[in-house]
Amino acid sequence: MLSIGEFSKICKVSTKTLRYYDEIGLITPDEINPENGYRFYSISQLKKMLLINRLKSFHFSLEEIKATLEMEEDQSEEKLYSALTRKKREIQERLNAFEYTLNQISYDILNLKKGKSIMSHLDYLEVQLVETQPMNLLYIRQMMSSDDYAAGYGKYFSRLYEKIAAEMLTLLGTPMTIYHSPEYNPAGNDTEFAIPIEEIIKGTRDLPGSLCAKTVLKGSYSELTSVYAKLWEWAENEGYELVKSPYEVYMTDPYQANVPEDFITEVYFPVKKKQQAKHHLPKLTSNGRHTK
Amino acid sequence: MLSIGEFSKICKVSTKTLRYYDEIGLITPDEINPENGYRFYSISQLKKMLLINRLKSFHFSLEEIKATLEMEEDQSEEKLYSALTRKKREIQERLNAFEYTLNQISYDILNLKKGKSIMSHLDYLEVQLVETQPMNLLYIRQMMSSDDYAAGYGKYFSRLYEKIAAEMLTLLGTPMTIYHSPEYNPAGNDTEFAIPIEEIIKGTRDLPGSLCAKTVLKGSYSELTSVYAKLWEWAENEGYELVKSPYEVYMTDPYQANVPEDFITEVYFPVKKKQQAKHHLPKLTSNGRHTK
DNA sequence: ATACACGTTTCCCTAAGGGTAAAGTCAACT
DNA sequence: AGTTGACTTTACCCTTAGGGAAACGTGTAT
Repeated sequence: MLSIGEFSKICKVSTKTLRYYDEIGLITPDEINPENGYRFYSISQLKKMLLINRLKSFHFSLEEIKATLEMEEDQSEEKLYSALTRKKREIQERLNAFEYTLNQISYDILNLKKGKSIMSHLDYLEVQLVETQPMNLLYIRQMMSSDDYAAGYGKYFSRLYEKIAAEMLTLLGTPMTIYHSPEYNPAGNDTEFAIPIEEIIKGTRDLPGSLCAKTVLKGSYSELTSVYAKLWEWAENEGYELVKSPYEVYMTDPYQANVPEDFITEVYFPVKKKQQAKHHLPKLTSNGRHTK
Repeated sequence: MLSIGEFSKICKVSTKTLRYYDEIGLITPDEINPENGYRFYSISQLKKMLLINRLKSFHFSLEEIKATLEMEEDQSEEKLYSALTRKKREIQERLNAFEYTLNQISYDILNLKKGKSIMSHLDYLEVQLVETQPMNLLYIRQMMSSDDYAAGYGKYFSRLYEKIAAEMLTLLGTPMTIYHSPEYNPAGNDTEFAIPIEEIIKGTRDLPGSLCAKTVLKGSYSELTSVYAKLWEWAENEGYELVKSPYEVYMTDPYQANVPEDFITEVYFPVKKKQQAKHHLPKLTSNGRHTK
């Protein structure tokens, strides 16, 4: 039998880690001396520990490793095989995400070299005041976490398109997303995917026309938050107040223009004129809020 | 001014996060009502918050973001530029590491498909008992954390080679590493980089010959821990005891054979015959340890 | 006036251990 | 037999970037 120090040395794992693994039940010493609590590992546990190390180097979580190794002998091969294939896909995705990030960073570095400030695209956005026409929307309303927006867009819009095709409905515009959540919540936001059509049927609703602040964004969706900031700033300066839920209209189909630089998105924010005069100095009101 | 909820909605950041950022001083609200503690953010803080979001998407830690943004206006551009370039390199490295991991996983998956168990390479390792000759070593002894082994090998061996070249010493073998730490410690291990030479000068020492268990590893260094496990197992079975520090001899120069499959490494572990008979049943000794 | 949306603080939780302390054990050397 | 030094044990606090919930105070619309 091997003491914890010996075992640690052979496997290149700290004793601290071994005690932790014992605690979570990932690998428990073959024997524990009942008198002094000393841990003793058997030679045959070396192999298991080395496998754990290997899976750890593949970015498995300890939880996953435990689940993978806890099987009976006969199932363990298959289990391991499927776990490895799954993890491989996962790593591939993370790799892709890193590549995307690298592109973004390079883009920003390039802009900085040219002397443009990093958030300068914000300054180029223009806001107009428009009066929108009422529309009839075929919609799906859903709680969406920000992680699965990418997947969600595809899923829900194609579901809507399918229905339009199946029931021979009349398309009247490009797809749009309406954001109903009053506050941002990473766990999920109340989101409506919609497409304007002619027929008033079950599953459609009316989007009333209204006065809106509108901005057109050309480029990657990752800049969308900037647009909202810009709209808000504009409203504040011009003495408007934002009412109801904003929405985005996707003028270009992501499947059609597949380079993000060509995406065109219109952002609408329903507004109304504020009561207060607009340019007096900030001062505290009775409720302790500033007004400008 | 914007309430925390409004600010949260515009920037797509949860109120929880905003309070946390306030706490760590990353972005503190422009005003806090002294009566009720309500936070109010100014429109101009939107831009800062969006920049923070962007840097976060580049995998900057909040600490790094804070450091980058804390500068005065005039320095901030340069600071940002250098931070971005640094982070880009970092991401590139992580990307490379992922690619390497992908290769490893694919290799294991392939083996599993062929019906080989994932740790089967362990079974193919052969251990011999050899008597080594004493050597005279030019050495550097250093605490090394496992992270910088890769960099350290290059650094210390080239330092040794430089000395050999500068002082016209006589090479007598390939480079080797001796592990002195009795226990594995991720923070750093007592490691000796050495090259056998003829001349006995300052900076050399004697490595006495001894009885050693020896295994030859063909392949990537990542399998080295397996070799140690194997050696230990062998010693246990054959009734030997491991004494003193093990060492590795790199038969192939990593610069020479640049595909890891071709690396050849010899691992030596000084041993001596145990006193006890070797095959009696395990039983508790007075100190509570098992002996086999 | 009341309901309800919004705000506040405080405490506990995450994954995978690292660091340190206080105390108990073991083997070896006087 | 005592001491030293190496080894082991448990226990407690720390790390990132917040999420969740509780308990409570506040703002606003009906």
